[in-house]
Amino acid sequence: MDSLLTISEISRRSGVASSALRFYEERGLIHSQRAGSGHRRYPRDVLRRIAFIVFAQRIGLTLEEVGEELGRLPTRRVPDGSDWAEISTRWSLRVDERIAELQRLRGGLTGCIGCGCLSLSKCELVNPNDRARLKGAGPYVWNGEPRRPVAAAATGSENLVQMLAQGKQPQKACGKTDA
Amino acid sequence: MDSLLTISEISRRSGVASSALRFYEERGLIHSQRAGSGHRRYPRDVLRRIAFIVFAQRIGLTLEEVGEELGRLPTRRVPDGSDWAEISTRWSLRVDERIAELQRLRGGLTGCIGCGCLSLSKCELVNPNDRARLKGAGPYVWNGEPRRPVAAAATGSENLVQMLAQGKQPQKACGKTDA
DNA sequence: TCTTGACTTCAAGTTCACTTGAACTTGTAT
DNA sequence: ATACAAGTTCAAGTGAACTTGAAGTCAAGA
Repeated sequence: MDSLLTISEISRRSGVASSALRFYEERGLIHSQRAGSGHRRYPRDVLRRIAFIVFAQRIGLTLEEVGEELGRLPTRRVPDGSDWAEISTRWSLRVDERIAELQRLRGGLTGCIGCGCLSLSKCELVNPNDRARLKGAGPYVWNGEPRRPVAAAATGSENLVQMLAQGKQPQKACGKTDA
Repeated sequence: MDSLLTISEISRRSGVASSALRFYEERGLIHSQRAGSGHRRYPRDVLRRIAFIVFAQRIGLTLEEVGEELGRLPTRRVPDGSDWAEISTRWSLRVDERIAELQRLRGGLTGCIGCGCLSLSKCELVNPNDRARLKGAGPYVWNGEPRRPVAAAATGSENLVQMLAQGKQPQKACGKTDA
């Protein structure tokens, strides 16, 4: 009893739509065997993979990133607890980073913008993440953090986006320079 | 000396591309006067609004939400420190919520998925946020959290997406039920 | 006068993570 | 035999947040 599951079974159990499952397969995130009819048949362990995908999206990874992570799993055998635990650890670190950034942002919010001193040259915020990696259009949100210097312009002196990118901290109180 | 600024001045100082500034204006997030030539002229306090928009995006609000928040600002006078402080306070609360959710997710990650017990009916995760609000296609990310039950399917019994939605906590250790 | 550069509008393109629809085949129940 | 659900592929649509490109206007300098 290998007990392979149909796509609608998997969909019901995981809560992920069939169309999404096909999409994930197309993207190489999950795999299926085929019945003689051409219909998909999934081994049970695919549920774990799907759970991980759903989970990863909630913590803010893109499907491409999820694919990279899942690519580190063994392909010759069914991944076991320690395989998954390894990924979990890595993701935990990312969640920690994001939490830290949000805490910094909150600090800037109440302590800097909130107080009225958004002088852009006096008041500085957030974190030093690797920005300026992507190009082109699109939304680009990662963990609620834009993937690229939000509508980036300018390559001269200091401005808000650059400060958000470089992760400076608010300096002392403030002096209400700009409006 | 009212000192109105051109769009490229604003772009340089804020780090936001001119095209994005026009887009924000079209969306009603910022406003401009026009010079005789038809060119945009911005009063200085628009920089503060832009900073807020950039900031809000980093904490994960959509432009529509930003618009609602900015809509609460006084329109008859230039918003002052206390006006901004009020918004800041509200946003702080949202940031706190998101931090709390990420902490829950991290707990589920190491304690639940990581340990190997993703049995879907034994192991449950995350938070009780208002899901199932949007319909249709698209990415839908809010704070790195999907705006809708990630590719939602199923309306029957328990599944992962529903649990992520209902915010149950992992039960004790685990019993490795599903693969 | 001519060019250059900064600006304008408007339409269409881009990414991501899917969904939706059309057209067709298979499996199961009556 | 016939209906109907459930599966298949493939192309095109969707929303967010912009960008890019085309085509034109306007002001200043050589």
